[in-house]
Amino acid sequence: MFELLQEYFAQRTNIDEASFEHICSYFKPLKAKKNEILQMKGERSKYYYFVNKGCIRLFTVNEDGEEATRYFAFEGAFGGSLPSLIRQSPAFEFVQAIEPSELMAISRDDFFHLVDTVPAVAKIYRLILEAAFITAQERIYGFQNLTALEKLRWLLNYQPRILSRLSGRMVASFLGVTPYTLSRLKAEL
Amino acid sequence: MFELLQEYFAQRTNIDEASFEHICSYFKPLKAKKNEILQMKGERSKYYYFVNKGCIRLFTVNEDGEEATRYFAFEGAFGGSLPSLIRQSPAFEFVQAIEPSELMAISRDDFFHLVDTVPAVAKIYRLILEAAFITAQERIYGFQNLTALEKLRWLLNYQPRILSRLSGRMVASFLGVTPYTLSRLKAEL
DNA sequence: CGAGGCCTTGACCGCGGTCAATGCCCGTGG
DNA sequence: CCACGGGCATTGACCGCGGTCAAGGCCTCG
Repeated sequence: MFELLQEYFAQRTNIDEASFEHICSYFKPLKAKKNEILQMKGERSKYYYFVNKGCIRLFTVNEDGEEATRYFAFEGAFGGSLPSLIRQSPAFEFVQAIEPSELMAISRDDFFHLVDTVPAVAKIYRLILEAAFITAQERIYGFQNLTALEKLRWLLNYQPRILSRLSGRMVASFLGVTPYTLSRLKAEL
Repeated sequence: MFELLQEYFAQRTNIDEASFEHICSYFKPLKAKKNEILQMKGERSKYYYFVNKGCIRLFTVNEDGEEATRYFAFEGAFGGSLPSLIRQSPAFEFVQAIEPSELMAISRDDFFHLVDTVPAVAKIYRLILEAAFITAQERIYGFQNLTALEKLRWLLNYQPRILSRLSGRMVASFLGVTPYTLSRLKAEL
């Protein structure tokens, strides 16, 4: 149950057994069906999720109904609407399971309580923020002034798993191109 | 000299006088000319900057010589290549003063030393990371699937100061459009 | 006063979006 | 077990947004 989470902490901190079990007591297991929405846009985000199995994505929908995906969390990663969790403001994005998934949920308040009281969690949170920021920053540079083909090549270099594992629709909404264009480009790779 | 920095800390923490003076002792004043490069792409970033006067920007240059700007820091804000500072890796971006500027520089090692030893700085660092991440995330969503005109309107809402204060070239490289297109769009606002 | 940078505007064109048609895969129910 | 239907990938035809290139005017600074 907690193996992946333990690995996650072990690789990033030197946490003792007791602290880790204390942390685990705050997480609740949760199964999500394919396409199940865990968090609506506009709602205040209540939970942060750790993925044991499957995949969740963060995306928004604009007024024309187009989806824009920002992030996929696979096994062994945290996922959730961090901006909403941080600011306790209405989320600007949806959280959705895009495969049948097994998740561990921790409430917003419990998470930040742990951040404030358990040094190992404070460190994890700092690492999460640093990595999230760096990823976002790479993506801004990676997409600015790039053609659709160049973005596809970028994805092939930086996050090939997204290409190989997920549907074209998902990839397209991540790259910011239409599925039509993506299909053509994959042909000429 | 340290008024703006003091304000910065006072608004975000309840720091005592002694700690603040301790912090100040690590910052060195620095004047930068217009267009002066403070940090080259490819170099390991050594300093984090606080802007007392003027403006600095973070940008990269792709193989075709096109500039893509990610961030502008005005008076009262920190600026620097955070990813390089965090990872101690070669920077993927330039840091440049785009106005005659007065800066306070703190070395990478001193900064993280303060983060690890002074709780108020640890808190500031966490706030900086949270804000940087949220800004980056808003920008990803703000730009994905938007036309050039919509991006310009977005800038007008979220960061009007960039539009009013900086040259068209700077705005264009921030929005990821050509100065030509920007000029046309401003006409039809 | 001259030079260089920047903004603007016009003409042209190519990338990628839109729409429609087709085929494939797979889950569901008769 | 097969028939049907819905979702997704692919492909073709069309076109509009925004990039490119060239020219002209203005402002700043040496």
